Amino acid sequence: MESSRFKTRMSEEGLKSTRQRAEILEIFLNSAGHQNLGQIYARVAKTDPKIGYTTVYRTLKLLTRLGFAAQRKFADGETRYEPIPEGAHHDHLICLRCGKIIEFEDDHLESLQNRIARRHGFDIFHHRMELYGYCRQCARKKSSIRRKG
Amino acid sequence: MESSRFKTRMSEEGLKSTRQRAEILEIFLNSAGHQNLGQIYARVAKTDPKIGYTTVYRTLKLLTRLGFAAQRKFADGETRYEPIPEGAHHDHLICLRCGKIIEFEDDHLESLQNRIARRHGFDIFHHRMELYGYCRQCARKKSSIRRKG
DNA sequence: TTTGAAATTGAAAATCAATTTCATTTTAAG
DNA sequence: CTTAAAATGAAATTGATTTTCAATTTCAAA
Ligand SMILES: [Mn+2]
Ligand SMILES: [Mn+2]
Ligand SMILES: [Zn+2]
Ligand SMILES: [Zn+2]
Repeated sequence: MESSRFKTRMSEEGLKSTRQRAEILEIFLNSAGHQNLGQIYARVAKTDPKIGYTTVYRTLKLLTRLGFAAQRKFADGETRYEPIPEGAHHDHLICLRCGKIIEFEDDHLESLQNRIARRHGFDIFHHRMELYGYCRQCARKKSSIRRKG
Repeated sequence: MESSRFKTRMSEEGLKSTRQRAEILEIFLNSAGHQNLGQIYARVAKTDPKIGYTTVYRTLKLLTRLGFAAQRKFADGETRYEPIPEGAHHDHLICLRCGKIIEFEDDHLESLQNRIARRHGFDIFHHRMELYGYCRQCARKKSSIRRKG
């Protein structure tokens, strides 16, 4: 379970396990990804209204540092968080009309990135790759609007 | 010249040409890319201390809207601007140690992005692709440090 | 268990870049 | 020219993020 891995990592770092951290992790892992702090806090507050916004903020920051969460800042400027399964990685397709966020992994893309980096003498640690456009549904609506008007 | 293209675009949009806008564009185009507002303002103020920070802010926003500039927000969170030659596009390699920013273009990457998008039914308008790691010089330093200690 | 140093919490305050306000000045069409 | 609309610049506001600090909780050691 993630919660025990979290406890282990915390004690490794000399951090303490608290009811608040456990609840926040629990709620975070059982929610959809790509939520902003306000949305995460709202869920937490619904379960335990005593937990402060600041604690949610600090816990998400901690989860990010320990690799349980990823902070994302897409082009709309909002800061979102999503749970990250151990060692996993993915990139994003983002719909500019309805806001839908699709995740993808592509080995060719990863190796092409490494090739590009090597060509420039870079040693790559991580990357960010986001594709912005219209999702299938929105592209369909858009073109039907064009046909009519 | 870019400045006449700028005037044309401004009048097309019902905007007025001003000394301030002309000076800011001139300075912006003749500086290195990837500068933040403070840096751009500092240069502008050196030439004409009467021009306000707000005007530089608004002009960069305008240049971005009209396609003369691109606003970039890399992972360090700073907002930077760079001049964009008409219709051009490039992506970035960013050194996590010295901050160096290298630009690259790669047709395979562009077409692979389109293939990935199509696979998910997306119609892509633009994208963001940043590779983070150590540049040649910094990677070299890092490994020599490792050898010694 | 008890103890107590260190860590955590949460409300409030501070920070700080981005944006807006508004009185004044400038532009450019007629 | 005249004049309405746009632009300017200093100051104020906004809003998300981060820090502060007094009170509370955790947990290792006694
Ligand atoms: Mn994701
Ligand atoms: Mn660039
Ligand atoms: Zn959509
Ligand atoms: Zn470097």
